[in-house]
Amino acid sequence: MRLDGPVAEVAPSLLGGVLRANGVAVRLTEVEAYAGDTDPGSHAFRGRTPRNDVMFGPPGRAYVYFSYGMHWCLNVVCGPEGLASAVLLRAGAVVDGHDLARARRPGAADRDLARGPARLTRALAVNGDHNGVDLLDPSSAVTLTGPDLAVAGPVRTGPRVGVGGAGAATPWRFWLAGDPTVSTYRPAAVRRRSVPS
DNA sequence: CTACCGATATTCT
DNA sequence: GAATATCGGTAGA
Repeated sequence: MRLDGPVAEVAPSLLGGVLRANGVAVRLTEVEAYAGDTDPGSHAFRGRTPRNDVMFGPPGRAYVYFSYGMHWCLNVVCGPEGLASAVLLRAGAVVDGHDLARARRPGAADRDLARGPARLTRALAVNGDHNGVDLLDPSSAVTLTGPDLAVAGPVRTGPRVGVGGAGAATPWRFWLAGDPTVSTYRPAAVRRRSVPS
């Protein structure tokens, strides 16, 4: 597996790969690419902060961040080191540890267990403690292994979820065509203003 | 199935 | 104060 190339090429190459953590494994079906230097949608675009620090480190590390005050999202840092690019792991199909995953996601249908970035981290029990771990080290708590077979299936691309502005024009969301575990598209939401006083 | 909305950390203005 | 790489519950078609 190669993570040091252009992020737009690395991202689709991860589809079909297997992510394993805490007794559950998923086959990746949906990812998004974020380039740190040129991409307004990237957390790293405006520079280094305590939150995005690991994005500036070596490739193969996990970048885990807390979103909307409630959810964890997991990224794979891509190289070369210093570019601060990453691939957001958006969805997958559970291939091992179904009972554990179901216990962590009460009431969810099997295909919904890891259908969405925050659902995926919940099914795998990934949180901020895993920020910065080396996904390529088999002894890590979270590991990522490349697709075993050459091709997992046809790949489709489209706009990224929740990214507005100039970044919306870049079709850097990649998923396996027809896979039922790909998350439903939610356009960048118009949200109601904060509580009126 | 779609549409709306609340919860709320981190960062930017 | 406002925006954001979201989700689950609820309401309605």
